[in-house]
Amino acid sequence: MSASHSRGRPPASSQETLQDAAFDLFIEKSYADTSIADITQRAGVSRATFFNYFDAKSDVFWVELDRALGQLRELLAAQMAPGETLSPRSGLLAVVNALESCAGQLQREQVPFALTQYEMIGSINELQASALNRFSLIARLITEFLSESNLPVGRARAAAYALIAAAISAAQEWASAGTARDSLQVYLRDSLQPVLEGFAPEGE
Amino acid sequence: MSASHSRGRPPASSQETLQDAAFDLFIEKSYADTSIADITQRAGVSRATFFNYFDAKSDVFWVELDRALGQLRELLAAQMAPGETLSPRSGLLAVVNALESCAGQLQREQVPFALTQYEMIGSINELQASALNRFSLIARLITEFLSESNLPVGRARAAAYALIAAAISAAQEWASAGTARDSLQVYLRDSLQPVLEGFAPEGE
DNA sequence: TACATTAAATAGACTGAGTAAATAAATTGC
DNA sequence: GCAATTTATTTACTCAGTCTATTTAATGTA
Repeated sequence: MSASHSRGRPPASSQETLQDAAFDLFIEKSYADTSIADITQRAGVSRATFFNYFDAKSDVFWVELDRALGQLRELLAAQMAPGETLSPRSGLLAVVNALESCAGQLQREQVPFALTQYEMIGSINELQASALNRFSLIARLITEFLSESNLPVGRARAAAYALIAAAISAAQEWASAGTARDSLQVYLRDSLQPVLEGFAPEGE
Repeated sequence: MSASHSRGRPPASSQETLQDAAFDLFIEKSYADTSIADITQRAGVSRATFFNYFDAKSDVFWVELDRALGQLRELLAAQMAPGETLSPRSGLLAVVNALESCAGQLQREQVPFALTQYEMIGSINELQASALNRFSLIARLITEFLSESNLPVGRARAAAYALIAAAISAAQEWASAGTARDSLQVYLRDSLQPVLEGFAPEGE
């Protein structure tokens, strides 16, 4: 991930640099009043460079989530590699574990900007859309996995949405709990457990 | 709804006219290759007129859904008008009934373009975002209603997402069932019932 | 018939996101 | 020094969406 440019011109920027510049400006002005040109100017590169690091303006919000999503994908793929099929309950369990494990990545870092600023995200259409797009990706991923764990696809989809909804509300509670907060994993566990039991009760 | 222009210049277009022109073009070319200017030219009006009828290009997909959403809002508002509070189960029941009632509107008309073309919507980011935005509106509406029916807000949100997910998959099945299909309400009932029982079992 | 009012259409200019292609700059390996 | 490679820059472009000012087509009234 980091030893990839032994050869060409060294990068003059990075996702993190641009993200920092963007967040500063979003707070100084607002998301809507900050253009991509503003961001790259603050970061000391040209406008076009922005698109070397992000596909869209709204993507600066989702660096951490996208990383977690990639990890989730890997975790789930690893679980179903060998061709053996899981029972519905163990499939659900695997998803819950994978979600909690991804959340573990966040526990030591600071709370992502997206979480502390979720009012901003809730109110700006374009941002909300970019968030929802991600959740829909996650939903598709989980639905597919559960459906290969022998849940009917409709039930798999419902369970996926329910899990995501539970995870979102857990993350919101976590973020608003302030400095004295437990780790996100604790919130997640409390929040995912009922969904697990709802969709695949223990004695099944 | 129709006796509103006894006074000024009569409308030269309508949501339906523009929608028809747009859908024709989306099929001839594609969504991405069809500009708003193309649509209005086909409809015989100027580009600016488009924005008298829609806020965004993607909104042409959601005329029926937006109508249903408005109706759902009214139904739910009517249910909780009198200040009396509902039990969780009766709140869930009210939502299920409201959803089924809104679906009843669609049963005689043709299947909305959005449903027959859901592959197009799944694959184009902007469209998916506009769809998800609507579902998130619906989710907020239902969450609020359930939460006033004495469900804890986290549980209310999860239930709302689960209901919507169930409704979406029912609508997809309905659309793909072809000409010999039952009414959407039948699909919906089968699909919503388990969610209802999952989140508020009969003997509670 | 003239005139005020009103609703809608039109024209045109503008901002800013995102795309694309061609070129320049900075590095490594040979 | 030269080729290859990676990234940045420049420039031009399309199109969505906003805004404002103007015009058109109707109605009601005197």
